[in-house]
Amino acid sequence: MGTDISDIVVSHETSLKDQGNQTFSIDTYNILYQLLSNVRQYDGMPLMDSHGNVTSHLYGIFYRTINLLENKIRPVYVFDGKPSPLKNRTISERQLMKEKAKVELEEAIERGEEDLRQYYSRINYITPQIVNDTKKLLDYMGIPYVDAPSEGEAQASYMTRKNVDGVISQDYDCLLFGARKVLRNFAIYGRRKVPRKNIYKTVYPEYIILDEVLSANQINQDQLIGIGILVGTDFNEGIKGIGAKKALALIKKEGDIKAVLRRIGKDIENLDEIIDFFKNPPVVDYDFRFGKPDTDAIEHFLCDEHDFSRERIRDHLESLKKNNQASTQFRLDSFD
DNA sequence: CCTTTTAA
DNA sequence: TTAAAAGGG
Repeated sequence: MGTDISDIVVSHETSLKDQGNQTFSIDTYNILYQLLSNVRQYDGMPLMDSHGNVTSHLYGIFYRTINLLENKIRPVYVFDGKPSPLKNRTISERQLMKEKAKVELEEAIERGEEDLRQYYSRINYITPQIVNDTKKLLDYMGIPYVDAPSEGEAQASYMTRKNVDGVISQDYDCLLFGARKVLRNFAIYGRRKVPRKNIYKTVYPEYIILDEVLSANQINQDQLIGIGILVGTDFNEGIKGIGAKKALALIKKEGDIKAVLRRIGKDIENLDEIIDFFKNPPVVDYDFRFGKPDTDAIEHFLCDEHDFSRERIRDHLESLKKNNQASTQFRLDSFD
């Protein structure tokens, strides 16, 4: 997923607290996939209410949002819109992976394997209902969100040029879309599963400043986009055998991606369109505002409709009320 | 993933 | 008091 340019990215360890008093746009689909694949029971099934609706995402969004607010971070959730046709290959590839995972799951069940989490976790669908539930919860919590015309990452990145301080996302693509600052690993509990294995390692929240990445590597934004494309993005496959470091060296030597491709005698389909998509993606201007949380509505939605524990939710509603106050205040301060 | 409970 | 395990919906 995304583009792997981690080897040339300069990142700084941080904490939620250190990033307080800022507003961040959130690549919501990125978070939703994370939640759907990780918030699971021991047998691998997601959390579900008594009607069989998946609730893992509601659980995650509720608690994570409150964590952010408690650390004085103001989140603005950004949802994906219509994917670009450039992404078709990636989308069908992911579909294929899920079909494969389904078959492997069936086989594991037949073998009588107990821990099915690694199989289930690869079969996640963000359904319209999941999106609508998430938006409903955010509305009740008084947290703003925006529907991107196309890529959520692009919209969230664009917002860092306007009225937010950074993007919360795991994907480096945000840097190609020009995000001034990217925040990764913004989970409170830095436990991350090593892919395919049942091992957890600790990861720490980190931030990346685009200008620093550019100056440290002595490149410009166009060259960074070129490096991303050489390595591979959601919109193209990338050149086999070229990782971030090799791409960086080539781009610096040849000047730009077209010269690099001429030199190595390779071609990238739709190159001009892809470059243009990173530089001028479809985005909208959006004035967000924080509202007062409707605690009754949250309680009804989570507890009555989706079987959350009333006691636990009530405990956290107090914190939400208190900490969203600060966000509401921020709006008054900055616009009046 | 995040919180709560339990074991150390 | 802290870390690991279990539970959550």
